[in-house]
Amino acid sequence: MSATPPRMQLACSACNLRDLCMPSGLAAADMARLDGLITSRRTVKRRAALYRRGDPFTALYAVRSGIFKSCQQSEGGAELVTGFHMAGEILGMEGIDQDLHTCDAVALEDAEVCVMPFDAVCQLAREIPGVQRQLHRIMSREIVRDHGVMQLLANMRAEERVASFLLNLLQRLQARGFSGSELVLRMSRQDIGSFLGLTLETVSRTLSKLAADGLLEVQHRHIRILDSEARRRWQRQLDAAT
Amino acid sequence: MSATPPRMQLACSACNLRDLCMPSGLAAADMARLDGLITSRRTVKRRAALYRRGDPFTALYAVRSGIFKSCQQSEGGAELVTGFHMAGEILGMEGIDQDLHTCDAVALEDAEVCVMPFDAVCQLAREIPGVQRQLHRIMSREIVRDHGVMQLLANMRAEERVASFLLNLLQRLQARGFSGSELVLRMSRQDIGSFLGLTLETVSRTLSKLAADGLLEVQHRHIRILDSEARRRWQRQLDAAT
DNA sequence: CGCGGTGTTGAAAATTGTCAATAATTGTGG
DNA sequence: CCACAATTATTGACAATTTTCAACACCGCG
Repeated sequence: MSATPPRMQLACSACNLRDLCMPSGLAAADMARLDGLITSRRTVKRRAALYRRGDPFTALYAVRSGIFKSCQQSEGGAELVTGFHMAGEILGMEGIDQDLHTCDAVALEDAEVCVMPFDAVCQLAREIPGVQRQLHRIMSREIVRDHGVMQLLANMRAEERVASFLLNLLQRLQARGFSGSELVLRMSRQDIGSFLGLTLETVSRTLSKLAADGLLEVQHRHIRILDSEARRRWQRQLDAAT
Repeated sequence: MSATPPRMQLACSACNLRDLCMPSGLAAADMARLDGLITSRRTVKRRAALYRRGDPFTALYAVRSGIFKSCQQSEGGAELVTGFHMAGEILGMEGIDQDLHTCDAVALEDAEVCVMPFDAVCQLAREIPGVQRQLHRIMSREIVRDHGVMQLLANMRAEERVASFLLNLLQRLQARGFSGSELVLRMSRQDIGSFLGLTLETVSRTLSKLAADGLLEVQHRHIRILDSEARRRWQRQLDAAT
């Protein structure tokens, strides 16, 4: 028998991700009322899907650990990765419109999510303006993020895309307490290429070139940024593009 | 003195766009309660902005007439068009997250919008589940639309992009009672190119090629689809991509 | 220790962008 | 209503970037 009852472990107010996740920005009293929202967690094994295109939409999911990719199939069997999602980020909002998920969410490593039944989310949003506001913010932020990806796909060359991608990952990892200059990619070159609108060969070549230029150290999936000057230059580029 | 008081003219329940716009899917009683939401309309002259990046976010806007583009500036002064918006579509959702608009909304022809003060929208959403649901749907649909654009930018070649773009416009025009095979482009080649991640020259060349292949008739900004077989083929492509 | 998946690299081909010249159209003011 | 200026669009030649196809290397794991 554990010291805390199982339900306590699901409380948002006690979660170390609370400032990055659903309850971010909520007053203490509102946050307490969120604690009833999450009634279950779900573990997802590497390469398994949290949901697939066509699955009925019933809940939003908050990533608790692990990384996911969202991807759509296109006609030729080619897959488009529309995003990568790490701890504290919310998945599943594309499903609200049609009550069906329109893409797959696949774990890139063993992962766990908090299940937020959407009916309960809506109920809370009606009762607690702070929750309503936060839900709107999360959806709006997803729209803004997508616009950033469009900017990347429409206007940047391969090298800029890869650099922006790496800096974006580093920034998000740093917000989660990891290094801001070093990371282990959890996704394949294929996945990166699909997300960036490039072939896997171009991604590989671009990483090699950045390494040859002395800006990165690349060892398989372990990346380290070496030149902080270049980093700042890229960062400006990324900021301007967002 | 007009037969109907001015306020009546702003009623969603009496609007011919109601099935495409905010009230779509609402029960009659709920729709009646929406009628108090819109307290003003705003006209926007061609080339003028409904809002600009950095403007405080206060309202969502429903396009009543005319066409808008949304666009972001990037570092080099280059502009990225993130979407085109026609009657019944909702603008401004990117502003919710930060309480600031993150892009410009510019009228491509003289236009009019219904102003939906966001506080009032939120209030209604708390009181009327149908309105809440519709608001969520509209935001979700924007996310799904953005994923479709990412698909286009990441995986399609110039000819496919242009064809998808034209078919998408035709589909939306048809839903509004216009021809499904003929249209007048309200945006420049530059705007189309920016949206599709192509140069204006490539857009122009691609239209010329499609015309030379006998699939389109292109006269300046007037386009007509000739080959319905090709149309169906493209349509499948577009559907698969979305 | 070999095998499958993953990543790297090269060379040639395809696509798109760039630069430049010209044409057509639209808007404006006389 | 016409003519001119400004904007917008078309087209060509060439260059740059990225993809494609192919060969090979590396890693982790049974």
